[in-house]
This record gives sequence, C-alpha cells and structure tokens, in this order.
Amino acid sequence: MRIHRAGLHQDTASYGMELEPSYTMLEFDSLRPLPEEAELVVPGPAPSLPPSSGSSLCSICADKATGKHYGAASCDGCKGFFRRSVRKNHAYTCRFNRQCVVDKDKRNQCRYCRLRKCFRAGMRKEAVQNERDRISCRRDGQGLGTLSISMLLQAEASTHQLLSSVGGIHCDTGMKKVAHVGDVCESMKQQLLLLVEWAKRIPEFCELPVDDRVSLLRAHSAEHLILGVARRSLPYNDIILLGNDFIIPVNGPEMEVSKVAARILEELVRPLRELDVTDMEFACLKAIIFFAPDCPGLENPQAVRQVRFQAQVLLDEATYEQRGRFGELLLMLPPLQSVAWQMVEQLQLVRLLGEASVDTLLQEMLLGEGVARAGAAAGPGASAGGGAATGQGAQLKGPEQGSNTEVFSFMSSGDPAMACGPLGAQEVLPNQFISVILPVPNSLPDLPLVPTQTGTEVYRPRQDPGMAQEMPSSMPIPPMHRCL
Amino acid sequence: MRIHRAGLHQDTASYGMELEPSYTMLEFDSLRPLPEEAELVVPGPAPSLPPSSGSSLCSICADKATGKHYGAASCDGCKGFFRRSVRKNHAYTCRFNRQCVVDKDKRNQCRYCRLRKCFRAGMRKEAVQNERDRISCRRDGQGLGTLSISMLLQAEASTHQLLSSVGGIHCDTGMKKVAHVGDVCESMKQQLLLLVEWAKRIPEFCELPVDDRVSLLRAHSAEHLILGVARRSLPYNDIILLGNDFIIPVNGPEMEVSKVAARILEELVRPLRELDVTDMEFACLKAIIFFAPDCPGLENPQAVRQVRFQAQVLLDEATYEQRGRFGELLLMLPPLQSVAWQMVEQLQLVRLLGEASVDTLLQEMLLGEGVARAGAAAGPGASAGGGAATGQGAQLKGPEQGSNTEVFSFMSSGDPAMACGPLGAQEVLPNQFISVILPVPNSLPDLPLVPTQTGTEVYRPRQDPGMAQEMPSSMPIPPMHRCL
DNA sequence: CGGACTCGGTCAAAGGTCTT
DNA sequence: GAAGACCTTTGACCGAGTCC
Repeated sequence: MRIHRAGLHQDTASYGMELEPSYTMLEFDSLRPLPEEAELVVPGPAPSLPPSSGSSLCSICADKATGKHYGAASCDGCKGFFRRSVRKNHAYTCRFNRQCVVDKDKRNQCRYCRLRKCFRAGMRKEAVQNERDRISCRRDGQGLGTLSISMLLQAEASTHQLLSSVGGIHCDTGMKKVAHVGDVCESMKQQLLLLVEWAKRIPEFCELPVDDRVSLLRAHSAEHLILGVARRSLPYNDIILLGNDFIIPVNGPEMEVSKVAARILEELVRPLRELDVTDMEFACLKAIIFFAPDCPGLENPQAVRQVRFQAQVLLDEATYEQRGRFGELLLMLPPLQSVAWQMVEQLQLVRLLGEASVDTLLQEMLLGEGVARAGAAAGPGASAGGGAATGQGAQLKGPEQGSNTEVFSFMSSGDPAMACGPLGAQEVLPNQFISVILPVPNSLPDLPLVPTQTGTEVYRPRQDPGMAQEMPSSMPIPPMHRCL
Repeated sequence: MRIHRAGLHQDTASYGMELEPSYTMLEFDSLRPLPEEAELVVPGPAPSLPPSSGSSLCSICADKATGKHYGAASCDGCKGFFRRSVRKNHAYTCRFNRQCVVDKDKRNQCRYCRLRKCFRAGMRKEAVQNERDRISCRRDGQGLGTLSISMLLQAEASTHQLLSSVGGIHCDTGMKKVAHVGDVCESMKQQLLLLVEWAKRIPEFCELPVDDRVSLLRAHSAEHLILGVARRSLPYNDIILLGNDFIIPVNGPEMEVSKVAARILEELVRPLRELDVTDMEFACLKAIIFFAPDCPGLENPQAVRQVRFQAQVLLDEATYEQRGRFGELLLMLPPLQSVAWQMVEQLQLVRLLGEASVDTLLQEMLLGEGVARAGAAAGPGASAGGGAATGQGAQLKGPEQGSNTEVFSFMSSGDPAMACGPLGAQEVLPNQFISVILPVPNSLPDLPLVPTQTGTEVYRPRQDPGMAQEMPSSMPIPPMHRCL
C-alpha cells in the first residue's frame, strides 16, 4: 500500500540506540531506522547488482528480499519473524552483548538482535495487523443445535415422494377435477397423515414426551394444511391445488370454500410467489410453525422453544443474501394463522351440516376434539399460562380449568331442524362441549354448503386438556396416538 | 490499507494488537445511528469540513465510505470484498457464533459475518457484473425509504408523554385499583385515541388516502392495545397494568378478563421480558403490525407493504448483533394476534351482556362495526382478495360480496333468556350481522361477566367494507374520521 | 462538455498455510 | 513451538462508461 507516509514521522535524534537492559520489546519502540548505508552489512561495493535492484536484498539479513514488509525491504523470513514477534509480543534476550551479527546464516542465532535490526531497518509494529479469518476451507456445519437444513429437506422429501407419484407432473389445470367437500376432507386427511410422518422424521420431535408430540401435532395442523396447499398452488393462477390432485377454483360453486381459496391465493400464494420461496425456506417455515412453544399443555415448552429458535436461525441464515427476506417470510405467519382459522370454521360447519363425513383424525387434529390424551400432564406446566378460554381455537388453547362437561349445542335461527340433524350422525364424545352458530341463510341457500352469502362463521371451542386426567384409561385410543 | 495511519495514534503498551477476546461477544451498541441519519443530522453547517461533508460512513464497517457500491454505502474494502465473494461464489463459515462485530478494525476477522452484513446493508449479488458492460439501470432508488427509527421513537415518545404524566412512577402494585369492565373500556378508548395520534405523526401514514388510513387504524387496533398493555406490564408480575393506571390481576374477580390477562402475561410479557425488548424494538414492532398490507379494502396495499418492509428492515438492523433476536421478535406476532382476538371476543361479550357502555370508537376500531366509510374504494382493488367471510374478524377481513343484511342472532342452550336480553340495550346497526354464541353457564355463573368457566367464545363478523358504496352520504361521520 | 457516480481492474503488501 | 517458502486476500488507486 502506498500510505507509508507514516514513515515521515521523524524523530531526528536517536539512532544511537542505547542498549537498555530491559528485555521487553518495548525498548525497540524508540528505535529509529538508521540510514540504510550505515546499516547494510555489505555496505560499500555491492559487487554485482545492488544499484539496479535496490529492493532485492533484505535490509535485515541481506538475504533476497521479497518486497517491502512493514516498512522495510526484507525477506520472507524476517517478515514472518517480525510479524510473529509483534503478534505474540515476544520478549527476547541477547545472551551476549547485543552486538550479534545478523545475516542470512546467523539470523536465527539471536532473536533479540534480529528484532532490533528489524526495527532499525524501518519496520514498524503498527504495520502488523490483527489476526484475520482463516483461509482454509474447513466446512463446519451449523454450530447451533442439532437441527439442520438437510434433515428438514429430507423429511420434506420423504413425505413428498408419496405425493409426487400420485400427482404426477401435469400442470394442466383443465385436466383436474373440481373438488367437492368430500374430496377436500379426504385431501386434508392425507396431508395430516403426511404431517405426522414428517414430524416423526425429525429427531427433535421424537425426543419429546408423547403428550407434547400430540400437542404439537394438533396445535397448528391447520396452518400446515394451508401452507402446503399454498405451496402446491404456486404455479397456478386462480386455483388451489389439493394434495389429491383436485382443484378448488376461486370462482367455484361452493362459495364459502372458494372464499378461503381466494384468501389463500391473495394473502399467501401471491406474496410467496413474489418472494419465489425455495424448498429450503419452506422447510424452515414448516418447522418454525410446528415447534410452537405457546402450544397449550406442553410439558416442556422450553425444549420446543429451543427447536423453534434453531429453525428460525436456520431460515435466517438461508435467506441472508436478500435483505428483508427473512422478515417477509416470517410475516407470512399471521395471515397464515388467520386463513387457517377460517378454514377450520368451514370444516366445523361442514361437519355440522353433515355435508361430509369428517374423519376422526380431522376431528382430533383440526377441530381439537376427540379423545383428549394430550395435555394429561399439563398440570403444573400450564400454570399461569394457557388460561384464556381462547375462542376460535386460537393456537388450540384450551382452558385448563374449564368445565369438563361439554355438550354439543347448535342452533340456527333460520332452520332449527339443522341443529340436531348432523349431531346424531357423529360420535359425541363424553365431556365434550361444542357450540356452533350458523349463519342465517338470507338470500340464496341453493348451494348445500353455503347457507348464506355472507361470512360463514363457526365457533369452535377446544377440549379441555386437563380433563384427560379424570378419564378412564380404558377409553379408546385417539387416532393420532395410534400413528405415533 | 489504512493500518498505516494507525501509526498516528500512539499505541500504549500493547503493540502486539492481539485479538480482543471479546470481539465475538455481543455488543449492544444499538444506539448507533444509522448512516442515513448521520447524513441527515448534519445537513447544512459543515463548511469547515469538506472532506467529511459529502462522504458518509460505510454501512458495513463504519469506515469512510467511497460511495454506494452494489446497493449500499460502503468503503473500498467492503466493496472489493463483496465483489470477490460474489464472483468466486465463496461460502464462508463463521468460526464463532455468527454474531461477530464487523467494524473498521475487526472486519477481516470473520468473512462470514462480514459478507452477511454486506447483504444486510443492502448489497445485492445482481449488482456485481462480470464483464465490462455497464448496465444502465442505475438510480436504483433509495434502497430504503424514509422511515427512520428516530421518527418512530419520536412518535412513540410524543404519545407517551400524556401517559407518563398520568401514570407517574409508582410501581407499587398495591396502590393501584383493580379495573372493572368500565375501566377497561375507558382505558382502551384512551389508548385507541393515542394510537390515532401516534399514526398521525408518521409521515408515511399521512400520505396514504384517507380510506386506507382508516382501514389501517381499524385493522390491528386490538393488537396494538395488547402490545401496549404487555409493554406496560413488563415490570410487574401477575398483573396487567392498564393505561389509566388500573390493574388487572391474573386471579382477579372477573375470570374471563383475567384469562386474557393470563395469556398476555404468559405468551407476551414473559418472552418480551426474557428478550429485554428495547424501546426501539417496540417502536419497530408497532409499525410492522400497523402497516399490514393484508388489511382488507386497501386502496394501495403495495404502499403499505413497502412501509412495513422498511419497518422490518429497521428492526432487523437494530437487532442484528444478537443472533436470532429479530426472528424471536417477529414470532411474537402470531400469539399477539391470537390474544388480541380473544380480547375482542370478550369485548363483544361485554357489550352484548350490557356490562358496560362500549364507546362508538371502540365499536368502530375494535369491533369493526359502526359506520363503514373505509373500504369505500375497495371495488377493483380487492378483486381477487378479501373474499372469505372471515369468521372471528380475522384481520378485519370483510366479505366484499357478502350480504348487506346482517342481523343479530344469539343463542345459548343454557339460558335462553340471555339471548335476547342485552340485544335490546344496544344499537343494532343497519345491515349489520352479528352472531354470538355464549358459553353455557354450567357451574358457577356467579360473576356477571363470566357465564361459564369454560372458554368464552364469541363470534365476531365484520362489516362489509363494500356496502358503504350504497350508503347515503348524509350518514353520520364515524368517530375515527373525525379524528383524522 | 464535464463533473459526480459507480462499475471493473490492478498489484503492493498485508494475511495465512504448511512442511521442516 | 519456530522458521520460512509459498500462496491468498485485502484495499487504495485508477480508468471507463453513464447520467445529470
């Protein structure tokens, strides 16, 4: 570099360096470079070619110089010696009279005199920089935790294999059938089973207590369905592609379903498409959603929080090349949660209307019903937390001190007959309370699923996770437990 | 290299500038002014320092910048480093915790963190060209907009002034009164007015069309209330401190209210306290929540999205020195949304039970009712979007093609008398549909607000933003419009 | 036309690597 | 651990298009 103006700091006086007995390197600070002629070991004649290449000789040991280093023409040896000495703050001592000859042959015989000659030749310790990063290409994986992107991608790939063999590669929308309610439920069931399989491929998940595993699987399963369907629908416009190759058009016949589809397209598919989300990012998002420490009734929320932390750091590092990308991805989660809730409401409605048979797995995972084994150990863990009756099944919060006696209550101001209709056809679990309000069919109730054009709203409470404690152990095992 | 200039600062004892052992430690100099601010703060009076006037600081290492390079103001060193890294497709690895400090002195100590910071500062791979062909697309825009942390902090401070004079500094919980329903509503009203004032101090907000301003104010007002109360309650345990100095104890008499309080404490206050959230971070979070592009009926969602983008990048930059902090902060938003919805349900319930008079402002902003002027221009903009009947008022989505005729429908299987009771006492807006389900009072309905111990769930639809178009213009101006 | 900007490239002199 | 031959990275400086 050319900023060697620092060499201009002149202190006239002392080249007569006094030989202080102090043996720290501090003493060299006062040394000033001597005129080169005076210092050259081979001063005068310089037989062959000193004048042409003045920089060819090391001004410390007269070896061949490799350039100027730290302010003085020097060889690699003296360069390295000076750097090591300064970096490590070495304190040398001369065993003789500090008048040792320093040349190519004898330069290693006295470090004290060699270093002193470095300073005299003009080397400055300020020119030695801080230690830098290593150059070697050691590949060190993720230093944090055990969660890795490759593992997440593998888990994802393994659950997609089944899918790809079914769906094939035919992006032709026109070839696909429009899904009816039963198709949607069937697809959801498939996807939920895949979600369980996905989770089981994550070691961090398998190490959790079984009740926590169940809680996590139930907590945000709806969001996983929505995220999955949004991802699958990325290549298309105005349609949602289900896992079983059915589609839901935005302007389909079943209006309430199409409304959810429209929100998926507008609030999720479109921004995800604009971001051009990668598989890696999807995998991380999925894990971030899955390992939700706020999930009610968790025995060990801190463990879950740590896994989520690893996942979000993984996503951060996977996206750091684009400013703001990480934030934009995480900011997809609130609308995802919102859309997922709306979908659950639709499902609740469908079940109550008897439009389709809602599988017990869907009931347990999406509707938060079914036999409650999860949360059995919620006792002290959920102490201050949980609380909150949590309407709308937000995050599957269950009131842990709520009533155990729950009954179905259903009513429609428009058609009271509907109230009791579907209830008989489904299993009503003991101690289960589900109340639902149906929208008023006011204009065109021609479509079976759509009693009204306005919003269809369903209230969906959750089971009490604490009530399992009082349940007889002989009760049937819920479907999710059988999966695990 | 500029280490030569280091010679000017006379070193003390340690010439062997060893690595500071702390250089990988967290350093929270979060008050470091942003480069843009630094420029703006010293606008005019710098005639004496021409060299420092036009030049800013490198946004990566704070060395003197030589201009904008690849999208970020940077020094020649970071410029060259970025170019080499991109050209050679280097993949660096941090030997530490990926939180290395990157400044003028230490920028060469971790290439991973340096490159990461280059991206964070706004450098883009695409700006690195391989050959000598100039791509004419210069003037890439400002990169980041005009939103600044100082402005956000000012807006925050100005709305807190009123507050601090009221609340004073008495952390003695015992001295405060337990809030009743009316106190809670009163506090909410105060805070909502402060929210409006806060928004009006943000230039980006003021530049939006009036309908969009109203939409934004309504969209996430409940979350702002919850975030504010959580922040205010940070120093306390087991109580929630309202803005008007009342408190809500977790084990208070009004159980449903206390349940919300418990969720606030557990899901929001506790993690926020563990993070030790700063004012700056709160300010950014508030803006991120506020500028929600998914807000229904927005005339110009892209403008809102850009502001939110700026806000989240600001938060990212304010937190980048602590690994994972940005993600943890953003991951507070889903539970915040969830708790906010539950609070709105409680409010809905309170109003229906006639427990307290719910101000029209609360109705408009929190319950999404009242005169609908917002969304009047929703016509083409909300085309594909919105859709979705959106139960539970998720993000205030309103069905834009839904029915305009909405009626109250209410039912309780336990106490039918309650169904019609409160409805008479409240104003039923025209074309309004509100259906609410009340929990079954099964065990101890002794508390007025708490009909049941189980979850209290309220269904809360929103008004149709599109219906305003058909409304006569002579209708009364809603309270929020008067504020603006 | 000319100065401000921001690309690309250069290469002395830093750094690190690795065998002896 | 030190020495030093050998290779990589850094960044100050410069030229060249482009746009005011």
